[in-house]
Amino acid sequence: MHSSAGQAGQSARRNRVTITQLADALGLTKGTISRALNGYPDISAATRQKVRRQAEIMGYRPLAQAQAIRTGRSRALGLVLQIDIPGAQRPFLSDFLGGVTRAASEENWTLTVATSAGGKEMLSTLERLVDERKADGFILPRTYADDARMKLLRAQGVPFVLYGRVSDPEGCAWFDILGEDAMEDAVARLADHGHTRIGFVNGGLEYNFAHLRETGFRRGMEEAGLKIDETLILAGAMTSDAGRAAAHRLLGHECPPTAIIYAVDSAALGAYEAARQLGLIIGREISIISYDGIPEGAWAQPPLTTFRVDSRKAGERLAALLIQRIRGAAPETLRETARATLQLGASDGPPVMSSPDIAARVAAVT
Amino acid sequence: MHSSAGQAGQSARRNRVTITQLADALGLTKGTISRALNGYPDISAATRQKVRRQAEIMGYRPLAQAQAIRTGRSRALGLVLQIDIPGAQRPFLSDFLGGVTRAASEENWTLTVATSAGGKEMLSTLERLVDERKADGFILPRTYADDARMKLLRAQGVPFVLYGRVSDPEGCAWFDILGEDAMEDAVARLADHGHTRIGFVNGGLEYNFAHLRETGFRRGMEEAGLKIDETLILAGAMTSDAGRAAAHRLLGHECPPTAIIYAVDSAALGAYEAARQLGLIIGREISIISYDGIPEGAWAQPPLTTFRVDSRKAGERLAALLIQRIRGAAPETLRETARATLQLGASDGPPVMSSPDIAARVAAVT
DNA sequence: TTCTCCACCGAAACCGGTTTCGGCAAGGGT
DNA sequence: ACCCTTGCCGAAACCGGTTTCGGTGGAGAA
Repeated sequence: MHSSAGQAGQSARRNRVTITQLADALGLTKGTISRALNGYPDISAATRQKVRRQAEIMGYRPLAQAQAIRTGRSRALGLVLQIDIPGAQRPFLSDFLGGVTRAASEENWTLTVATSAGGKEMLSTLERLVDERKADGFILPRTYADDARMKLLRAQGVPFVLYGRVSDPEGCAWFDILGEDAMEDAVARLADHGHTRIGFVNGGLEYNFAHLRETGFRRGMEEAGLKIDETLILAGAMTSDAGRAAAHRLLGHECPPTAIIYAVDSAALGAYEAARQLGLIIGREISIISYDGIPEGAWAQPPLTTFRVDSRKAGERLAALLIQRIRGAAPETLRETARATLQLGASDGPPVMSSPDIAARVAAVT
Repeated sequence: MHSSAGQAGQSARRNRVTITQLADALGLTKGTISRALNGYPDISAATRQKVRRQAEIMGYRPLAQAQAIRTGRSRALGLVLQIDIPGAQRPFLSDFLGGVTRAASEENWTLTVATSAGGKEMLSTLERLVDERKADGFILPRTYADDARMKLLRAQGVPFVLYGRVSDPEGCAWFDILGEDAMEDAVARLADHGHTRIGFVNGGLEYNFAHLRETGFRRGMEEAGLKIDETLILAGAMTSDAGRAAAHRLLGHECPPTAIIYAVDSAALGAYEAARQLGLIIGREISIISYDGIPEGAWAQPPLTTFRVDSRKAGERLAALLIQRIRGAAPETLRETARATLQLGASDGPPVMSSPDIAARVAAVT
């Protein structure tokens, strides 16, 4: 406690310039400095200028922790990651974190990260962070329909923003990618290719995004003037295995689709295995379009046509929104969406086989 | 500043119990409470007990930020991620973070994350975190041979631990996976299969781990009594593309290897493409063993035999080590290693083609 | 010229802790 | 019986800021 770590603290402390030093240099009191820098109205413009300039020169940066014990705010964003859910957010986490921290450090904020495996642990973690004021607000990814974290934060009056929309928008700020538009565009693209029987493999219905994407799919079918066959709509596929099973089920249909839209890339990759087993060439004999833009999709054979999500931008926007929220902006004014961008692969194209052709091929193999 | 966010602060403040409240409840002064809880010798055992019990009852937790302005330490670990380097750490980041935060929160510490794209930005980010005391110490992943971050932290006297070993161990604590042992085991396994000509595709030599893995490869070859052909040793393959190119070069050799060991999974996946192009069946006609354990390897065809790294455990150990380091333990006593575990796939097996056979096949295709 | 009001800044309390200093009472030695 | 430790705790300063409260000086009004 008094050994090398103590020395570390001292040497790091050496070059910090405190508000008192600034005040002495200007011949003012630290109270005046504080008010000048924080925009109080009882400081003259001239003094304010002088203080700002000198602060710049001396490189003064207020110690967030010291401010926090009085103001309750430490300029730190909180992010609670659920690490138990299947791979969904894994590949993007790095980009996402990059975006969050970039936007945060632009305003001299930092990011505090916590993780949790279960619902219970998640809540106690959150409570501890709130209680110890380790974060002034939180970014919540992957919100459920009825989210316990939201309830807790609401009850405590702690600001938060969601990555993803939610059914009950009361007092919520969010950023989200318009997955429904992507699904709609996917249908339109396939319809342009000449497909008329299109299957849809959705993600887990416990997530809100799945409902949105299904809505988009249905809207796209309607706009293309195509009939929706409910037996060609499956759900719950978040992994490669589940995606493969879904593909087998759709292709084993008595009147199989000539194209399948997946709501989740990792599930779509399962269709590659299924197609291989059935001897169908993806991109020609069966078309696949998906959503996420995971890197594995790009070097699958053939490359997966998918709607890419810009996770970095999502992180940046969420951080910016949360900072505004913490500063007092009304949540209703802090709702943003962005579109996913189509990343062309070679997994879709005009159908070279009809639905009966495919059925015959599948029957021949099995 | 005075609106809804202010209310949030107040309502969160409501239920916090401060050291003064604890002191009043016990009829002691807050100075005594502080000394009792922090193990000062001038507090009687009886009083210490009473204080501890009452603190437990009232749920008192000291506010790290308030402690920090006097002690300089805020019970926060720092992690600076480089997000510009090619995918290497992406898939594991989630697990790694999970490990770090779990170990940290066990001691009531938290994790502050920063990212940086370039070397310059990295250093200024680090400097800011140190200056603002946002972290008491740092975890540094992916250390280079001559690391600028290490120099900065050393100069400032800030504790840190490395994920990975380093050539100049002076004053360094670390955790690392024994990649060299894995490479050695890989050679032994292939030799047991009956392979005699084994190629090695290393990662970028700017990373220290690459040198270690090459050492392991050479040691394995020696122990198996196999001759090392320097022309079968390549380096610099961190990506799928580079791995594919390396495979083409090795298989285009006048006397090609019957097995290739990769130091990095993502590079090894490139060998799959190369083998496909050359018409070689992986696992029979050419054997591949690699290192990392990325999820994509598991559902490649055939599944990749690889040495899996437990990133979660790495995170846990690093956090624990860093906390000890910050508390004053000597860095020399804080050095741990662990072994990678073999994850069986189907990408390796006894050779069914001889080296000349492979050469002929390759010649036929090209 | 004198009174009043307001703009502007100093002084001091405060936030939640840590740490130093000093004093009081009990215990030990002679 | 007296003095000197020693153990133990209270009092107060301190850390780096924020915020409240007063007080002073100059401008404008009477």
